[in-house]
Amino acid sequence: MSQENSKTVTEQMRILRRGMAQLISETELADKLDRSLATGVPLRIKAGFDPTAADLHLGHTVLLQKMRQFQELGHEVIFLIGDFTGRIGDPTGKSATRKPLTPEQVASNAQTYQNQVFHILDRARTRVVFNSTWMEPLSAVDMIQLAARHTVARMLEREDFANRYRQGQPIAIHEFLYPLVQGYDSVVLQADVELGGTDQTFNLLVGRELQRDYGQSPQCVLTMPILEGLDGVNKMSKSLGNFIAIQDPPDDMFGKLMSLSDTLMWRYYELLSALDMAEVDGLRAQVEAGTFHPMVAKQQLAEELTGRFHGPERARQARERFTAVFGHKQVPEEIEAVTLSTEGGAMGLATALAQAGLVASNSEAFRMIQQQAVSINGVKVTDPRTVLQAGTHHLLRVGKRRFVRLTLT
RNA sequence: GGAGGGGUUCCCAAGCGGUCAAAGGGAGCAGACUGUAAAUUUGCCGGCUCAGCCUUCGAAGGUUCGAAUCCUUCCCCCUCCA
Repeated sequence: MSQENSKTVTEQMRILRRGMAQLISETELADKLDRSLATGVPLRIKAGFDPTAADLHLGHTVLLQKMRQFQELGHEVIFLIGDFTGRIGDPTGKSATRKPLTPEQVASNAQTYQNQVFHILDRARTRVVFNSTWMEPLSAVDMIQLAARHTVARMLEREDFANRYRQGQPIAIHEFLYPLVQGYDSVVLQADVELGGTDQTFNLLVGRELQRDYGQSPQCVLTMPILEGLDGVNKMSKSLGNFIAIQDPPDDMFGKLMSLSDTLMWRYYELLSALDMAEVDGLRAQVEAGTFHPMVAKQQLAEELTGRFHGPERARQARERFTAVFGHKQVPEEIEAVTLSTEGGAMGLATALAQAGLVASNSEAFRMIQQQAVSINGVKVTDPRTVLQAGTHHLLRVGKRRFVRLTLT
């Protein structure tokens, strides 16, 4: 192989199997790796991204991490931006037809994507492609010929199609084209392996069948589990609010990672950490034996992942600030400053809390005060009717983590 | 086209003329305990000028001293039949 550290097939398989949900099939992949090792030709690893959302969160990086592992083993990673498919709208996991994006949205999201993924992927070893490149030139006749290679019955094997069909929900014809186009991408790219989330299994398998139809050896399909969000139960998603965004500031990212449960921490280690699995297992054994504090293990994870997106220095600082604030009960260094103008020279505390954005409403402010959750300059407030005078400064705190420096004018 | 069952505060789900801002569970938030973990426990969980007031129970009308609860029309969802 072209890379310096040619690992054995067994060793490669060990690394690639880490954290995965399913591999179709083990023997095929071993054969491909074997051949690659013998010929020195790296495998082509394909992973497609639908540019429907611009902001990535850690859930998305599970796949990127796997791609990175392939890269480190010397294989060629193809980062496919589904700008053409994005205009179709993937029905996966949706109970209703998804709205197609405009070309402008797709282009802008694709750009934002690229800015984020190279925190993980090695830019020099990544080939970025857009499937519109080969899909746009296809004629209507070509498209029909592609469609002729699959049957409705096989399409309906897909779980969400089957469900929707059974429940009488509409399935637009173009939605059938999505898996076909995704599969055709594999044909064009001559992919050896395609990666995806478990929700992509069907689409990935269509690629195998199409490749066979076109006389290619079918790609291996490796699926990764869907990462649980901060709550430890639901999948990480923006709409559930249980996510850690790649673009979260270091302190936020570190703090959110520290709020993971101890159980979930090992999941994150497995799916996201760059540490070798043997090291992770060692760490875990120490924690379970009681010789290593789980909090420290979590801090290491938080620092590693924060560092991945913000650099080691800023991650280290985030860890220090975290320890200062929550370990030593200090007030954070950087607190948002808010200036509010009073009407008539004074403002009720509840109103001030609401307007400063510390609580959602005046009513909530009242509740918080009654529950001893509010402090001014470090002193707990007990009177809900406390009034603040204009021309004064206060350090307001609600709960453990919400701070604001308030100036009244 | 026919028959039946539903739409309640973020989600699930009670209520079926006054005691309903509306039971219970979940989620969430806060206090205690902690490691911003888990578990436990306590409280909150529509809004406001907050011991009082205002607006909510698919929508609009109506009956009544009084409606989430009764009537009318409309909209939407589900099941079965054609």
